[in-house]
Amino acid sequence: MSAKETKTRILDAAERLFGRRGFHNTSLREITRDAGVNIASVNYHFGSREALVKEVVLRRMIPINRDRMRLLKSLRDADEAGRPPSVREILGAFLEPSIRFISNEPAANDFVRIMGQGMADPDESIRKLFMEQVRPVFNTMAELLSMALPALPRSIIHMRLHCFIGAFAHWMRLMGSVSLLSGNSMLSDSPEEVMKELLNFCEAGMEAPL
Amino acid sequence: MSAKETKTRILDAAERLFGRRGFHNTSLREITRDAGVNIASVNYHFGSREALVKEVVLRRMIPINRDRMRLLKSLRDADEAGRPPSVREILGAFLEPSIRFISNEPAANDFVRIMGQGMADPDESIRKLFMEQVRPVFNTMAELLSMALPALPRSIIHMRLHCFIGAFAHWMRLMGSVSLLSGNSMLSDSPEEVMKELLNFCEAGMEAPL
DNA sequence: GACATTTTTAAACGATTGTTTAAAATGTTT
DNA sequence: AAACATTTTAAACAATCGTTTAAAAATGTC
Repeated sequence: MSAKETKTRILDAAERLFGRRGFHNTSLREITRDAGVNIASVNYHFGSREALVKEVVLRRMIPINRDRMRLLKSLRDADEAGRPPSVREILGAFLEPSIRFISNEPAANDFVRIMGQGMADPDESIRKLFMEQVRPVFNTMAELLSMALPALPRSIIHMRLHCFIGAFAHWMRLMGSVSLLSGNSMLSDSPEEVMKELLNFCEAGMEAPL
Repeated sequence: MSAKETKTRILDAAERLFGRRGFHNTSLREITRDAGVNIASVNYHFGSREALVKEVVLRRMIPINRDRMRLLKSLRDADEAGRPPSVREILGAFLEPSIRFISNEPAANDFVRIMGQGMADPDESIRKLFMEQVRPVFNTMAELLSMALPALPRSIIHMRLHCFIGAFAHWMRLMGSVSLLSGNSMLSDSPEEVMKELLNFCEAGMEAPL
């Protein structure tokens, strides 16, 4: 078995278990058993458990956030060319790469839950890992939203962006798992439908009067 | 030291540590050291660690949810008397008891973070603990919102309520801690201001066109 | 003040955690 | 084919976990 294949199998098993049981409830022994590799492989290939967590997260987050930044930058370019971005376009630039990931990647459900948990994790090192990835996206969105909604002070924009992030993270947690609140499965709705509804809600919320 | 005082000291220390380090990153040894009691006291007074977790949560959640239900029932009574509730009143009935708790209770910050984490916890037993408490509130809110927004199908109401819950939980997590995204402390805003802004956002989101 | 009950205490329990070790196996290069 | 480098393996490491025990201390009751 090649070194790359071993690493991938560990990453896949870790992603699956982290998504279902959480970061703190998953041991290296479970991961390596699931991956069919020796337990020492983790420290050999990744250095430590913490480094494995980091790589599980970054493997998905980096491409997703790169796509988000690309979309946001194209909105900024369009603005400089005289077409100011709409609130819906700005929020959509955040959502769309996640939805595309969910539709394309077979193991998306597991990482989607990881995404939903990451920013809510009580462990600061984990929260930081996610926040540092999202920060540039967050700031660019705030900047564009300020242009789309010049009447709103920056502090309000920030607060409302947090509402958006919170709603998004909550949906990420719900997707693929049965909702305990309503009893209905949320899986019945396609990612695109969920995104549309999330956009309807948050677009109106963003544009709410003061 | 009386039995009741020992239990309270354990509960207080557990609440403080659970809120700051999370449920899974806090050991009974940390809790009992912080509380100044022997480690065996936990199993003596509570039976198990899990039972302690449950009591930490329920001690606060039960009175808060009772207040929520009271407010919601009074809205329903007003409706039957011919004064249909507004979206803002319904959402406010959920938020107000939390805000009142934050303003009155000195150790509120810790439990507020617990509240924000609870429904996002990867451990199903913990998530269930929170969900079972919130479920009747959630259902009553959905029912009232259906009356306030007769044009919206029930499924959309559910989805938008989840947006609201997500935004709320995210704010609970943020309050009292420095935001890693914007760098600004969110503590500068009073709970009342935060609630007003959360209401502005979610009221508009709830009433958004289809 | 003596007895009975409740509570606290220190110590040990077995289980599990992430990590390390040194040898065996595999792969690569000369 | 021999020498070297990489990877895998089983076993052991020390540390920590929640829980239990049995005796000591504290408290309450008659």
